[in-house]
Amino acid sequence: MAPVNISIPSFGKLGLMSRHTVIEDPMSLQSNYLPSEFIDREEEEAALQSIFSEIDQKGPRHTFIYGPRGTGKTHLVLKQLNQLPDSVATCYIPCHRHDTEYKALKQLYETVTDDQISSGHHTAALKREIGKRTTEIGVVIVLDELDFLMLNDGDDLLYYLSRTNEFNTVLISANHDNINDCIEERTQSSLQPRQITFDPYTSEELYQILYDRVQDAFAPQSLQQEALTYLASAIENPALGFDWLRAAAEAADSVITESNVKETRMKGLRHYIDAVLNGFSEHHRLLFQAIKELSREHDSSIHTGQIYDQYQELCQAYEEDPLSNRRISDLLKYLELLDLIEADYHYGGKKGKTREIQVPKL
DNA sequence: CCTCCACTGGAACATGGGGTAG
DNA sequence: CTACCCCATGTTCCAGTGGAGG
Repeated sequence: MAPVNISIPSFGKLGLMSRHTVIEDPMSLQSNYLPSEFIDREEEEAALQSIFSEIDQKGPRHTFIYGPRGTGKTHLVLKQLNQLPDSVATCYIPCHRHDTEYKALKQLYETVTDDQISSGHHTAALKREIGKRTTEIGVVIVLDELDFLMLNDGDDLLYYLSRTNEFNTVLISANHDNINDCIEERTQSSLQPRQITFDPYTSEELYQILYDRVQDAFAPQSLQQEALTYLASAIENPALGFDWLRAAAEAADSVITESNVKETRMKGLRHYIDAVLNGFSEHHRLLFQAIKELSREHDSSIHTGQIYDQYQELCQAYEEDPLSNRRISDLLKYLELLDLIEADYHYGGKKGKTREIQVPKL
């Protein structure tokens, strides 16, 4: 990628060596940190604002947001949720952790009733209880990472939510640019969402995003401009950039240099992947490790069978009982939705029916 | 044209967590 | 306590896939 030329203030010359560490305020480098200003998202923000301003007026609103991972979808929606009046109840559901109708309904139930429940209830009973509490109150339900829900019984939930009048929904996906690809016709006809698309950031925008966070997080003059320029051109997802910056800061003496950044790529990546896989099972992690090891050994792409063999070896090493290959096939789908791997599906050919899998550069 | 590769992905089932009702 | 229901996670079984090589 060509070097980036941006006319924003640089960090100037290296500051005097100081004794304190580079990181002053680590909070603003957390990926869940909500900045007050967003870079180049004016249109999307205005579109969301206009939809949210109509809530409670003329029936329910449904919105579908598509954009690759790391384009600010979740952050912008959360910001808008915070600005809604208190009369509107909100429920944010990250579907990669709540990937069935029951789990999502449980979250919704706990939000509207302020009551914890365990498993074992009928979904119909939950819906009845939820319905009782939400008459005439507007509720905004955000289903983030919708694709994980759609792997299971998400359609039933969407159908239910679109059929009653109390629910406004915001559906967020990083993998389907058209929601009709993954919902049934009955749901299509009652949902009819408005769509907002988030485009990937350019390197210039990524630079600006990182720059803003660095201002809050790091001591003054503790980062060379070339280091940040390099970083911004090497990533697509700001979240990876934050983890990478943290790794670089830990490796630096008092000023982060370009070589600090280059040397800490693997460490930053590891932090990022750990965060993405946090909350998933040990088997998800072992499976991903198996794929990483194979992709290091083989230049060409790798296939499901090889991966399963490698996974079984890892299980033996860690004294875990391996899951069946049928199950692993499903877990692979999860890793794919998380954009940790890329898969090409082959339904025939010399190699038979399989998936060709690669680890993207990230 | 036929066969075969090496899985995919749907469906039924098992087990273990929990629930309510009588 | 018993009977019977639900959901989560995972296994077992198996039909189906479509291009390359014979």
